[in-house]
Parts: sequence; structure tokens; C-alpha cells
Amino acid sequence: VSVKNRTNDPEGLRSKIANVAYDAFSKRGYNATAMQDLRDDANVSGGAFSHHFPSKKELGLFVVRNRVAAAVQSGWIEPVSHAPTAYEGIKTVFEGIIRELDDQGFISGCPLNNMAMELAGLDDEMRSELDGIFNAWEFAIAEKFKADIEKGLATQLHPAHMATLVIASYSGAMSMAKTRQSVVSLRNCWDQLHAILRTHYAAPIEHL
Amino acid sequence: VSVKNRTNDPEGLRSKIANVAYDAFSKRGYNATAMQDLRDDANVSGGAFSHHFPSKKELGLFVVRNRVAAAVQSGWIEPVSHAPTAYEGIKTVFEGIIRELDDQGFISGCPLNNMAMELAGLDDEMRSELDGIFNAWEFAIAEKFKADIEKGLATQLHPAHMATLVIASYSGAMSMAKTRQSVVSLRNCWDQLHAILRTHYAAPIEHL
Amino acid sequence: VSVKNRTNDPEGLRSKIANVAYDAFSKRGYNATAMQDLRDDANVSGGAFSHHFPSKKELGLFVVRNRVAAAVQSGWIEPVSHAPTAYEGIKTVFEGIIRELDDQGFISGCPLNNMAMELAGLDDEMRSELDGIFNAWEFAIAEKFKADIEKGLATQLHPAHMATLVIASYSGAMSMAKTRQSVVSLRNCWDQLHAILRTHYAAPIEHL
Amino acid sequence: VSVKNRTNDPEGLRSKIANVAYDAFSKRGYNATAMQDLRDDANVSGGAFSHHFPSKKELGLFVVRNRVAAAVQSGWIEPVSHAPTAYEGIKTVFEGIIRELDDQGFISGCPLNNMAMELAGLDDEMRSELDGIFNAWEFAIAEKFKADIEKGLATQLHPAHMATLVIASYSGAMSMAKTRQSVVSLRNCWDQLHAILRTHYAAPIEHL
DNA sequence: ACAGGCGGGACTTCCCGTTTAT
DNA sequence: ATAAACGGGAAGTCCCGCCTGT
Repeated sequence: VSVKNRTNDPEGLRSKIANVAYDAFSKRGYNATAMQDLRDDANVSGGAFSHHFPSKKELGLFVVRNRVAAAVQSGWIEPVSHAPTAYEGIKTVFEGIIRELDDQGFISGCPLNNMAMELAGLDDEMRSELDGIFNAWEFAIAEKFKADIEKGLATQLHPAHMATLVIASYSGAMSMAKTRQSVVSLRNCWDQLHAILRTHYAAPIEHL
Repeated sequence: VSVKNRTNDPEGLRSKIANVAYDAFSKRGYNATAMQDLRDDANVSGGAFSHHFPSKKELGLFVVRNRVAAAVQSGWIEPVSHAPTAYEGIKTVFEGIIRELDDQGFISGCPLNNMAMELAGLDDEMRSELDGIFNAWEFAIAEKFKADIEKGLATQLHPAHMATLVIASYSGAMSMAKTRQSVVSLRNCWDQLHAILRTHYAAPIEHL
Repeated sequence: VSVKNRTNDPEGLRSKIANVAYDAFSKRGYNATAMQDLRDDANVSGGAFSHHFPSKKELGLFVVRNRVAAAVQSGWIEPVSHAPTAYEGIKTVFEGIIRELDDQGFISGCPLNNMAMELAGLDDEMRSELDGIFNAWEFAIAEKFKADIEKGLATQLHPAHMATLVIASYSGAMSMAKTRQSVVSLRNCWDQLHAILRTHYAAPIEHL
Repeated sequence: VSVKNRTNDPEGLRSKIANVAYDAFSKRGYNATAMQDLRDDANVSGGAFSHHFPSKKELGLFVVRNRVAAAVQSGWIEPVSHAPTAYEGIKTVFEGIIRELDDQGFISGCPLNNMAMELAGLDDEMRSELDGIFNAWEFAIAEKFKADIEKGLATQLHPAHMATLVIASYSGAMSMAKTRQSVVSLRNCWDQLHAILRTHYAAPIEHL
């Protein structure tokens, strides 16, 4: 048996596998993705694969912890946290995603939701991991709403409940968009949500 | 080794299989469910199974068309259509589901969403079927909102967009509830949505 | 259960099934043909099918006895028997088949050989049936050669052995033609065989 | 439950599987042979089997390319090529095979023909592979005839056409022998073919 | 005679994880 | 650490023949 074609780069390999897996899980789903497909796509032999990820579940957990969580962090938590107000942060994110999906050909949905739907019921460790991401997401938005209220920028809204509504409607609309392969659901949902949010930020926005 | 005692009841068998499949797909997911498990659970021979549902995909389509669609119809479309107003219909449904989930031990999520998330990306026929159910759902709620507006009961809302928001937030909140195995997400989401809807129905509700 | 669409025509049905089966067995082979395909192609229900042909083997035997045998009879035995000489009979058949295949798009081979190759080794009843057809074929040609010799038309050939050679080379050439999907093998084989036969019929042909 | 004692011998395994498959395909036919039987006969696990031969078709192609082709090479092409004349080479092969079959109990036919009959119509890749073997076979014999003619050893025969006739009559006679489970067809066919060939090699042979 | 539902099993293929070997 | 071979089993599909009912 031959020793050719071997490159020692443990971290690169782990990362490559995780990327390929994140992609495949997002697009085709966890159960519908075969380990062998990932091996082939990542150009990794069975032995190397197994060395880094002994089981499919561990790979799934790694992807959730290091890719899905990061996607929520960079796609939602950071933009909202760094925005002047929750309203503006949410607006930026929503409208950015709508623009992105307009340009793309295929809508694969919200990665967190995709994984959550399929895996939450199967494994408890996975479930609690996904739970944690939802919590962080919700917390970040709720904190921002709370800050806005404290600053007198927003009124008449329950920070945590509104955060839940924002996330839920985003997730649900993405699911509809994925099913329809059309951004309209997301756009319509955002139009209405936007109108609602504006009423709570009425004063500061009006005089702009 | 034949049993010699058989009763031909094709419709009963189809129905039994579809029920078992609907249950399993809802709880464990489509890909995570093995055909053999369904055969065993329904106590149906492979031949009979194959006669009625030649492939898993056809079974999936049948379940979507005859079980998932029916669940949306009876769980959402009819209650909302027959309610005095969209607001009251939605309230009834949301609060009814929250009560149900409180009593149950396990939250398996919204059947339509479960199927949509997993199957929309895999097969186009399935996708369009699920699409149709979302359309009917959205249409029924939007029509009700429109009627309320025409009757002067509701104001300041875009019927179709608000319908999308209602469905999206419900779907998303159910997904969160499933992930957390807790009704609080759904309850919080509803609290906020409820508060919003009330503002659009403000006048007639206040004087009640 | 419905009683519609029923026509009592036992012989017609048997015949239709046998024709469809003969066709499928010839083109795709016995083992590669599913009973269900035949049912579908013949538009016959499982019950009716089973009534006429309780098992695949019985169907195969029927096809061999009533279709393959008939094909050899009408395609070889009769033309050769009724021809003035074996030489002329064989010439007529060979050249006729070459012309036919030129016009057709697909070469499915010699039906007897197709069935024989696949079934001779599997079932003894079938084997002896096929054996009988080969015997009749060989006998008819051998008899004709013998008659020609007795009439002084042919010389220097062993009737039975030459008959075997004719049949074997025809069968083998058809097999090559099927594999290549080209008539050239058959044509070339016949060219050589023809040249040989002519030498044994030298005198009567020369003075023509 | 693992055995813990394993020796990696990929080539040995491939070879063992191919041998078992060649044997089974030759004796029982391709379609009549179940993959599972091959696994059992070769004592190979499903995983290992699948690793080396992902599908039945690929196994079939491998067998054709590496076993059937080799059989034709060593059983016909080499003996004829190395013989003093085509006549003597063909005589050696034919009579050798007749002797072999006399000793054996079961006649399984010509491997190339067996495979060709069953597979030529089903898959085009297979067809062209089998075609190539026929070509090589024909070419080798035709070349030998041509050389004999050039050396003045043979006369009055068309090298390529006679090669086709030899192969066709051999194939056809083997098919008859298989059907009858008797060597007589082959022997009779050869007797006649032999007599014919002698006439073309008449002079040099007579004075021996 | 015919229509269709049905029993039981076998078919090929695939999949996840482990072991050998370099 | 990496490459490839391998173990064991299950997945979905199909197939033949029978049985019930009209």
C-alpha cells in the first residue's frame, strides 16, 4: 500500500471537513448527507476523517458549535449589538439577507433552524447546544431592546418577547422562503415586522 | 407458510400506513425514519406496503397531501375562517396549541414545517406540494384580515403581509419550542404578537 | 372492489401474454424480465395472469413450446423443407435474415439461442424442450441434405454434421451480430459458408 | 463484534471475488447470480465487497475485462498464434476442448458467449467490451489464415470471413452442447469444419 | 375468468465506524 | 497523522406467487 499524497496539516483538515460538512448539512440536511460524500467532497481518506471526527454525531456537534454558532454570531448578534439601536440592527440584517438571497440562485434556509429541526429531537447533547445558540441570539437582541428602552428610544415593547418574535418570524419566514424558493415570504414578513417596529421607535424615526 | 386469514381492506391499510408514517415523520423526521420501522409499526407486510406505496417518496407525498394538509386545514384554516375575526381566530389557535403543549410531554413541532425543512430541498414535487399548503394557509388568514378591514374592525395592517408574519412567527416559535422542549418560546412570541394585533383591532376590543 | 373493465377472452389473453413475454424474453432476457413488467405490458391483472400462467417457469415453457419452436419452424424448417435443395433453402433463409436485420435498428439475436443460453442450465424440463427444438431444426436440414445427396445434387458432405455446422454458425454469428449490433458478422459468416456449400453443389450450380 | 485479525490483501480479495464471480456468471449466468451468493462463496464481507466493486455492473465489467478476455486469449488466441498454421491451431483448440468436455460432467458453454448473450443488450459499456474481445479473437485467427495463404500453405479462403465462421460455429456449437449437455454437437460441428479446412490446406497436408 | 390486494422474502446498494499499514 | 481496506449490518426497492372477492 502506498504512502503517496500525504500532507500533514491537522488543523487545515479539520477545518476543511467542517466547512464541507456545514455546507452539506445546510443544503441537503444532516441525515440526507452521507459521511462518504463528505469524505469525497473534502478529498479526505476514511482514516484521516475518522481520526478527526470519530463519529457523525461528533462532527455534527463540532459543526453546530463552530460553524452554526459563528454564523449566528456574525450574521445577527454582532450587527445588532454594534448598531445604534435594535431597530436599525435588525433592519440591516433583514434587508442584507433579502439582498443576498435576491442575488443567489438557491435558498437553503437558516442554518441554525435547519440543524435544529432535524437534530433537536434525536440527540439531547445536540439539542442543548442548539438551545444555547437560540438563547444567545435572543439575549443579544433583548439586551439591545432593553438598552433602547432605557435610552428612551423605544417604547411599549417587551424586550425579550419582542426578541423572540423577531427571531421566530425570521426563522419561520426563512423556512417559507426555502420551501418556495422565493424571497417574497421573507420580504413580506419583514415589511410587516418593520412597520410594527417603527411604531415602537416612532418619535426618533419620524423626525429623521 | 400462509396464514389463510386475510381481509382485503385497501383503504384501511393505506390509512393505517399513512397514519403511522405521519406520526413518525413528525416526531423523528423523514430521513431518520426507516421504511421497515413503518412496516413493523403498522404491522403490514412488505408486499402490501409496496403495493400501496411503491417508494418512500410516494409515501411522503401522500402524507403531505393527505395528512399534513389536513392538519393545517383543521388546525388553522378552519378555526380562523369560522372565527368572528382573524384576531380572535388566531388567538384561539395560538392559545389552544399552547395549552395542548403544556399538557403534552414532548414537543414535536409544526408538522408542515418539519416536513418542509427536510424535504423542500430534496425533491421538487414535494416542494411544490408544501408550497401549496403554505399558500392556502396564508391565503385563508389574509382573506380574514381583509374582511375585518372591510368591516372596519381592523386597521393599519397589510392583510397578506400580516398573514405571513403570523405564520412565520408561529412556525419559527414552534421550531424554537421544539429545540428547547419548552412552550415558553411559543408563549412569549404569542404575547408579543398578541399585543401587536390588539393595536390594530384597538377600538372594537377596547369597548368590550 | 370494482368489477369494471373485464372481458372474457381466455385464449386472447393467454396469447397476448405469451406474445409480450416472447418479445421481452427475446429482447431483454428471461431473468432480466420481471413478471410485473409483463403484466403491465400486456395490461393484465395479477389474478388473470396467475390464472393462465401460475409461475414464471410455466410461462417460459409455454413461450418456448409455442413461440420459439414456431419461430424456428416458420423461419428455418419450413423454408428449407420446401426449397428445391438444402443449399437454396439455407441461402434463402440466411439472406432473408440479413436483409431484415439491415432494415431493423436493433439486433436481438436468435430467440432460440437467447433462451437456450439463459435457461438450459437452470431447469431440466426447459433444457429438454430446447433440446427438442434444436433436434427438429437439425433433423430437417440434415434430411434435406440427405435427399439432395440421394438425388445426386450434393456430394462430399455428411448431412447431419453439415446441418450442425449450419445451425451452429448461424447461431454463433447471430450472437456476434447481437453483441456488435451489426450485421457484418452474419454477412461475413454467410459469405464463407455460402462459398463452402457451393463446392458441394458444384455441378448443378455451374451449368446454371 | 469484530474479529481483530485481519490482513489487508486488496489484490487477493479482488481476485478472489472476480474468480468466484467468473465461475458463477459462467455457470449460472449474470442475472441469475445474486451478489449475496458471491459474497458468501468468496467469504467476503459486504463492506469489503462494496469497496472493491461498488455495483454489480462494475463487477461484471471487471470479470469481462480480466477473466473472459483472458480466457479467450489463453484458450484461443495464443494457441492459434503459436501454432504452425491456423488449421493446426484451430484443430488443437477444438479437439482439446472436446477432450476436456468429455472428462467433465457439466457443460457450461463458452464464457464469452454466455456473457455476451445476456449482457450485450443491457448495457452499452459492456457491449463494447465484449465486442472488443470478439474483435481480438477474430483478428488473431484471420491474421494466421492470411499468413498461411502468403506462405502458400492455404488457398481459396477469405481469411477474415473464415475466421468469423470458425468462431461462430464454435460459439454456436458450444451453445448447442450446453443445451444438450452433450459434446456431440461440438464434435459433429468440428468434424464438418475440419473436413472443410482440410480442403483448403489439401496439398501440404496430404504429403505429410 | 378476471381484478386487485397481499405475504414473505431477496435483491442490490449504501452507510458508519474500525482496523491495518505506512 | 494519513491512506486504504475492511466489518457488519441496514437501507429502500422489487419480485414472485397466492389469496380474497366479484
